[in-house]
Amino acid sequence: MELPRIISVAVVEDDHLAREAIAALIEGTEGFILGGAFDNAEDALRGIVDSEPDVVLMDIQLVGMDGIECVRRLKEVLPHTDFIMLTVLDDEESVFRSLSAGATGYLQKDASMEEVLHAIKEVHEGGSVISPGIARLVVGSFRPRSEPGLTDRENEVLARLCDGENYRSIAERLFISANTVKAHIKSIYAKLHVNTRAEAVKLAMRDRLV
Amino acid sequence: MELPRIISVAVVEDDHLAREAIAALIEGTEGFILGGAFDNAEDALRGIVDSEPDVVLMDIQLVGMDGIECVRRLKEVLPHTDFIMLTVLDDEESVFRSLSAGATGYLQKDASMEEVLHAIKEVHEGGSVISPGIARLVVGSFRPRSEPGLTDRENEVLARLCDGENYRSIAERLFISANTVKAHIKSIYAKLHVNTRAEAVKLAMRDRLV
DNA sequence: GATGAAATCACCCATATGGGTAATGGACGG
DNA sequence: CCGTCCATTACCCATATGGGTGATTTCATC
Repeated sequence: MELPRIISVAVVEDDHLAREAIAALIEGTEGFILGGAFDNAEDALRGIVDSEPDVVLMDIQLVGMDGIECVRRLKEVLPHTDFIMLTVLDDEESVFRSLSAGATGYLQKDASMEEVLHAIKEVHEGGSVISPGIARLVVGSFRPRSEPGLTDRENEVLARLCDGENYRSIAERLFISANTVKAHIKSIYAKLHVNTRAEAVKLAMRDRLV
Repeated sequence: MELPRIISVAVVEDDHLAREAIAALIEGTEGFILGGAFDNAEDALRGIVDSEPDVVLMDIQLVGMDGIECVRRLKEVLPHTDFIMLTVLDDEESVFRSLSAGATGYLQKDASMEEVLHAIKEVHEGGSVISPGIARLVVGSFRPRSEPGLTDRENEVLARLCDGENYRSIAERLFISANTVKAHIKSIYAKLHVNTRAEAVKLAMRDRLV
């Protein structure tokens, strides 16, 4: 069951000392092999496509192309390679852009060597590892935003609106007249401070009202 | 800096053995105190509101109200209490509903005692801990779905559509005629297989096309 | 040099939408 | 008992929208 396969790991990090430290860690640990070390995204793009490592540790702040864009491009050609961001950045922007780009792990730079190695293993086994502080941002994005105080009926109508149904269709489904549907929609618009369906749907999706 | 404050932990778990094991773990570990143990959501609702523990370990599968709904209700009255789901369920539905309900941690039942204690600490310090397999689902939800092959121009128009702009407004912003905007929108609808703005916006938001 | 995709624009037409205004009955709380 | 909120319905009207059809230009690729 447990095949202790050797994991090939590449590292992209512009700081010389940090890069060497990680490289040494990888090389000095059984079960891991260094699949490349780069100090900029451009070189990494070329080198990593060739070496096809299992896992890539990627810094975000690089001179030239940043690590996130680098992940985005590499993930396109190497969909089976896993990327772990290893960075000091902990703002929502960096985190969400990284995950959208295809990162499956996100570690803060203060992670211990053990944590880094553990993360590599987990990610390679199909898991995902995110530093607790970062994970809080991620789970927070799942919480519904402030309730706009829609009534039950209005929520029903809003849900139908998001499915692209028109007055008549909604009316039939809820067994009320199209005029009533219209009245509810007007009320919804007022509460959401919008005046078109598109905006209402956007808000509903963004704030997970449906 | 480091005040080793005692963390009060409650546990909601219908399995007798599991509940007692966790309770014993909490009581037997320095720095933790048991703030209640319940075998169903209804009792937990009453008991936890009174005892106001720092962290709650919550099972999902309970007889009667499930753990997710229990978290949703408790989080309303105890917004500062942290909830960690501790469950065998690993489907997307359970995970996303839990996070929406207000859980900040999600551990699979096979987590070790050390992992549970560590998760409690991290969550209590403002972090979030998610089992790697579960986290993969979560980060996966940030990846854009299959590209519908929209052209650059079409993506620009789609973005404006999501902001609730009409033909004229989009036309002015992109320095083209309203008729052209209309043509682009028709093309977008065809590619997304929709025929209203609401549906287009819904898809764009869901699949993170914008 | 042909072919095709993209972007641009125009016109017609039926229907949908958003905004304004007004009214009625039920439920609930003070 | 009164006020308020909610759900319900109706009507008018200007504009927006979606669907159909057709055309031109540019540009890259074969």
